[in-house]
Amino acid sequence: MSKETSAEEKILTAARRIFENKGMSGARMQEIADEAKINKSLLHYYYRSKQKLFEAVFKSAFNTLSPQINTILSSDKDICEKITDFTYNYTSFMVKHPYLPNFILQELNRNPEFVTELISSKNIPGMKKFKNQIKEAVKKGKIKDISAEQLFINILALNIFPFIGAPLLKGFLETSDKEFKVLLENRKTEVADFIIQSIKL
Amino acid sequence: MSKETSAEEKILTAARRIFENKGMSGARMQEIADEAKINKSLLHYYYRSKQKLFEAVFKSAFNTLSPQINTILSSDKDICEKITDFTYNYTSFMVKHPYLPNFILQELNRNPEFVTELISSKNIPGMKKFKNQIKEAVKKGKIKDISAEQLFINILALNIFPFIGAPLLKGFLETSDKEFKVLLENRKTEVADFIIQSIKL
DNA sequence: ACATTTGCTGACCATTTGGTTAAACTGTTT
DNA sequence: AAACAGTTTAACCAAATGGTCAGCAAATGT
Repeated sequence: MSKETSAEEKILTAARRIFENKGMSGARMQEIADEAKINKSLLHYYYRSKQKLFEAVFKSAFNTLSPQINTILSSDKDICEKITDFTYNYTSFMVKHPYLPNFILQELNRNPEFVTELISSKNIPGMKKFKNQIKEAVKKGKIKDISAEQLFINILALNIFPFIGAPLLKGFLETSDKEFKVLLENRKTEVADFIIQSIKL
Repeated sequence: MSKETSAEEKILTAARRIFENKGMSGARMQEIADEAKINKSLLHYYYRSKQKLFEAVFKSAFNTLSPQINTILSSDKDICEKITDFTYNYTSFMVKHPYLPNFILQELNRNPEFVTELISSKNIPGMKKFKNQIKEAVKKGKIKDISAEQLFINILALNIFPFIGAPLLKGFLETSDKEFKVLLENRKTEVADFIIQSIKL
């Protein structure tokens, strides 16, 4: 915002804002330029094309989301503590960036090959460790028998969906934005309880 | 597909297909015309504009999804049976229409006022009945104390998210399309178990 | 058989949009 | 102060895109 921020940075910030709520095809280069308060040509000066600019934004967004998900797979914490922590941290973070999950999943659905590209380039930990952790916990009788995959899906679903489905949920629940925020606030702890309740013996 | 299907119908089918995986702004009228194998002008003959055509597709899609969600709110079944049925029916249906949830939520996020419009026009049952059902069940000691809103969010999250998040999940889980389909198949019953496990005393 | 409505198409148009280019401006080096 | 490199802008451009329109074709009515 200040005069000090470089043009390149201003562009990225503006592009983030526009792409995140209009998507790749809905965004206009002119609109991004206006948002950044610079000339449209400057966009092409720093990023050669719309596609390139978009990729910069997308990768940056994905690299914000994916480390959080990775903590589930790679942290050494106890499974229950892991769930509690993730739920709290993820929801806290997403309340501040509510468009992020929608943006990422949207473009991922439109362009599924992105995933393989991004996941193979970044060091995604893989399921092995998490699978072992669940298998161990089941064997030791700490939790009920559940597949690591399904548990993983459930954890993500319960945490991510409220942000993607917000407009739908607000409609069906007949809640105002404020009331919905309260619901989200409560989920920071309730979701973990819900999951743990379901897997503990 | 056959010669018998009217042009109007062919257009709607083609538009559905294109809009569902490119979104409003990503779809091209020419592309829809090609898909329907008719002249582009005919699109404007039956539907005056891209916007109108899109709205026809969107409403049709929303009217496919919303009755399913309504069953949670309005059916008279026992809460557990309701969850079991919904989980099975919804997932079965979505496996055949995997783009639907993503399409609807995408456009709803871009255009949140759609919800109020659609929900007020259609007879959405409202939360009252469901809230009472939960309150009753809690009082009778059938289930643990949980807010109807949170339970509702959780049910939708666990059922809808796997379809919206499919590319992301496939990436992290390192599963092929086939393996992922198996996971979805298992969810038809496992999700209900998961939820019920979590709310029962 | 003729007229009239209805369905359908090719050619065309105005605007939008991503992208280019040459020139101007700014700060730094010589 | 002149030369130079990096940054920014206005003016343009070609292609794409949503939309129109006059007319053809095929039913439908009389």
